Amino acid sequence: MQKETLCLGLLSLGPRSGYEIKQMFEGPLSDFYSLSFGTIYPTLNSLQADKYVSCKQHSQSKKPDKKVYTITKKGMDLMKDNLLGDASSYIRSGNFGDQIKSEFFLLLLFSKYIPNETMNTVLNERVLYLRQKLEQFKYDGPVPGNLDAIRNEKSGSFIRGLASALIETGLNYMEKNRHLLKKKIN
Amino acid sequence: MQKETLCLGLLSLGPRSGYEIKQMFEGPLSDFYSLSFGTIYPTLNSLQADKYVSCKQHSQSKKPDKKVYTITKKGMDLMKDNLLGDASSYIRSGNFGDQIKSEFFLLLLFSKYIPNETMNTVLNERVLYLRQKLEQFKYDGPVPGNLDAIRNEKSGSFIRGLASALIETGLNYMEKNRHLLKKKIN
DNA sequence: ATTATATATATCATTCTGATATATATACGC
DNA sequence: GCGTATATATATCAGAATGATATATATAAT
Repeated sequence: MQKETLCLGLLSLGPRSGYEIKQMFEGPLSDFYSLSFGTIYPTLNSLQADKYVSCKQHSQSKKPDKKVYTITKKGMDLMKDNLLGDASSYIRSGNFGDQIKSEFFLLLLFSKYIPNETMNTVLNERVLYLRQKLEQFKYDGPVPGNLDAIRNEKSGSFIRGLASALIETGLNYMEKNRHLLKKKIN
Repeated sequence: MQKETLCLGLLSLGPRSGYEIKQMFEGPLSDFYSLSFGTIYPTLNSLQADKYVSCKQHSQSKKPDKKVYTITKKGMDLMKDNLLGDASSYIRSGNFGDQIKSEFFLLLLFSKYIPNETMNTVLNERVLYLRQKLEQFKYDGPVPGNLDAIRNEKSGSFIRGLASALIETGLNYMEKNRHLLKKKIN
């Protein structure tokens, strides 16, 4: 999916600044996709130049102006076209190649070169990390404004349920099978 | 984890060419990490220049020479040092931020802009794709030489079990909850 | 008083990917 | 037999994306 489609999609949930879009990528969305400032700001500028979004500058005393972008009709049309094209291309190719770079799995793969004690602590930390993630996905209380938009999407509950189920499975598996990684001491 | 550590780690499982390392990244390893030719070949050259690996050229009539790299003692030491450093840094920071870019989840998030029929086909394709992945992870028969090394790692069975469990959970969740994504027709 | 964190945009060197170039062998359909 | 596709094998590079840094200020914490 192009960065343009993604930014338009997030703006379709409500007007936002580049900074706020970055905040969305740092919330729960970070577990599925992320873009950096260096991609977000130029993308918004080019979308604005092509009239896919409009921009209103909110001057804030002594801080840089906050540029709030709103998706236009033209932008909504492009977004929907692109989403349909992306969906069709996945259907055609059958290739859902999600791009994953997990250093944790690499540590597991090479765990025989890492002392038992160190690996044990790594696994403990990973369990804590996943428990925290799980809490975040299950948490149902109020969230900051930027994250609320994703939360309120109908698809959001499907996605959060899926993420929770996956994390729970991972935690259970790790607790039950972590002894398999232990090396005998020579 | 640095690309050098990763390449050394793979070479620690047995001597290999750059092409064969790429093949490993296209097998089951692709679900956890991947590197492109543009990264692998320069990395191998620099590792060789610094004597972390040695290289034997196998001339093949009319094909480019196959350059088979073997990790040296110096390379093994560097790899172990780096792995320990990586593990320690994860322990210190508690940050296991796996980098994920999943276009499938983006399609889910924006599914309200995609026709029910299209989305239905996307989900069907995803189910087929995951069933295939599951089969690959559960398959216990013979595999090509390059992939055998990872397969035979003791940590391999832990990782394959975890991957299988996660995919099964995903499949079950999708079958049971996909109706939640359906939009009412106006 | 100082340090750290948050808001807010912008830019850029470095890194990485995805595509292409080069060269050949083999398998497949027609 | 002939074109096409795929596999082996390395190398390079344009274009894309990241991660860091610059700029400027307010606020909270130590």
